[in-house]
Amino acid sequence: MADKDKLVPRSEDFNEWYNAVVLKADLADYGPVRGTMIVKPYGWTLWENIQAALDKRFKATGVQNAGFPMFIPMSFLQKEAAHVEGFAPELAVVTIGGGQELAEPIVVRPTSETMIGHAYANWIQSYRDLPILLNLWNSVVRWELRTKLFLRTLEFYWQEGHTAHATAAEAEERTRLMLEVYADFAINEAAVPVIRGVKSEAERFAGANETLTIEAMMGDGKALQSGTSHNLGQNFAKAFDIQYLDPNNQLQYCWTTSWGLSTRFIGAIIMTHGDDQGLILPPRLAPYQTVIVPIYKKEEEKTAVLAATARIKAELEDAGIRVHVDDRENLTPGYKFNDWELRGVPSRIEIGPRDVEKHSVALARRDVPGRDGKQFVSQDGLAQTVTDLLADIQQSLLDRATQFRDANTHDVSSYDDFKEAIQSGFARVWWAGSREDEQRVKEETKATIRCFPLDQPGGSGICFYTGQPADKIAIFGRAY
RNA sequence: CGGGGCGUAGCUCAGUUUGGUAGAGCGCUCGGUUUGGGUCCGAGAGGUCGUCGGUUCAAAUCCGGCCGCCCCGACCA
Repeated sequence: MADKDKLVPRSEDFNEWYNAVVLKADLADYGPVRGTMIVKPYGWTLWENIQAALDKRFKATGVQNAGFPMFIPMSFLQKEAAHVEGFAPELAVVTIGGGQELAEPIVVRPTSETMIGHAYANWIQSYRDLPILLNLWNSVVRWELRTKLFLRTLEFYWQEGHTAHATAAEAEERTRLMLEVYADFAINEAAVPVIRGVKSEAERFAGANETLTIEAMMGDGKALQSGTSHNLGQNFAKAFDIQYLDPNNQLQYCWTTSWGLSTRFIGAIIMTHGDDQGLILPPRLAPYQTVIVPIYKKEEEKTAVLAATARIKAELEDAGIRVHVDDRENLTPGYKFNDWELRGVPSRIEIGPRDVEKHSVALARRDVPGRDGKQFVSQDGLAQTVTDLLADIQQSLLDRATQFRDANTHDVSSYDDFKEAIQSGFARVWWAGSREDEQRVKEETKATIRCFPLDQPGGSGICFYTGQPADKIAIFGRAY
């Protein structure tokens, strides 16, 4: 193997490794406009599997999908003060349409709260119209200064849920429920362990009363906000006049929520599970759960091997396993092994003449790279063997990532220990600081409050930064 | 927008110092060979050297303007 064919090892240069993996694993490519991304079929299939897992969960809570325009009147953005302030710097604005200067500039949606607010104001008259539970699968545009494939691009794909409720309690319940949906998805589908928490004032969504987040730790110890759920209170209801008559014939403002998870999550999967060999995809989301590499020399071997391959492929597919046969003629098996390991396929089946003879296959697991992860198993009951293996890999990935996160999360009480902790991971601390204090910590250490975990230990302690009595724990980290 | 680096074949880059017919490896096409951890041999296709202008008999190479990309900061799902 020539060195130049190799991937930059993750352990050597995490940043370079990430860029190379995205491109070489065939997930995505750069678009022609700076900061834009082309999602290739392999990456899009992964996204489709993410969509399916989320969509099923959304609908189970009563949510329906809808489509909303990507063009928003500029005036809508300006109706909610905090919202416009938050998004103004990163808006893409259309000023010409059909060759004519437009009377009012049109904004390409950076998110749809305002458009939703406009529609809900029209749709809602009575408490009988509530709640409204909608979700949009779309893309949004934010003119970011510094971009990175999947993690931050000018345009990205996501879902944005928008609900309207009669009471504050209901909106709060929905905000928490959707956070729980995200956490369940992340942990059980993507094998990405996440911390559920509340964002600090500084990190809160522009226009929200409260932003909930799931935070994950990447393989380099940095944090990635992987999904968010906002309680918007009555801010947008008041800005857009979303009102209803309650049973007592009193006019009331609605309480709204919004929640989103984007293709950024693909970045989370890459950076949580990947290794020096490349990508490792969680079996439940992987486009291909197993790839079959047929091996043969002579023509009669080829016939027998391909016959066995076709039979095994059919058996696995019948068992609901997503199978791909790599029958490319011009490449050696060794090349294919490396190729599929780079692309993160969770398991691999090799079928050669010896296997045909012994009614066996070589079965490799991606989470244990190289020959070590390979075993010879019988073709009898292979679908079950593979199903069990995939479940085992799914669990192992979650266990490994959880252990890594916990091993790199440190309870600290002094600023010196804090600075040390955030070099390699998260610092868990008592916090009583102000927004300005958080800003100073950021300037001094590059670490920010990722969240105040919902799961608080209780009791009280001394703030590591201000020395004041504190009643809550915060997770600090350097973030993407 | 500040600091740094770079634009030469699909990709990674050499060639620029000292101006003189456009190069290598990988990839791609064709033929053969090989195939249980990145086969080997041969033949071939492929480039207005980012762009505009200047100097010169002659510019990838020297000079100037512009454009673009990457990395580091400020901003962010």
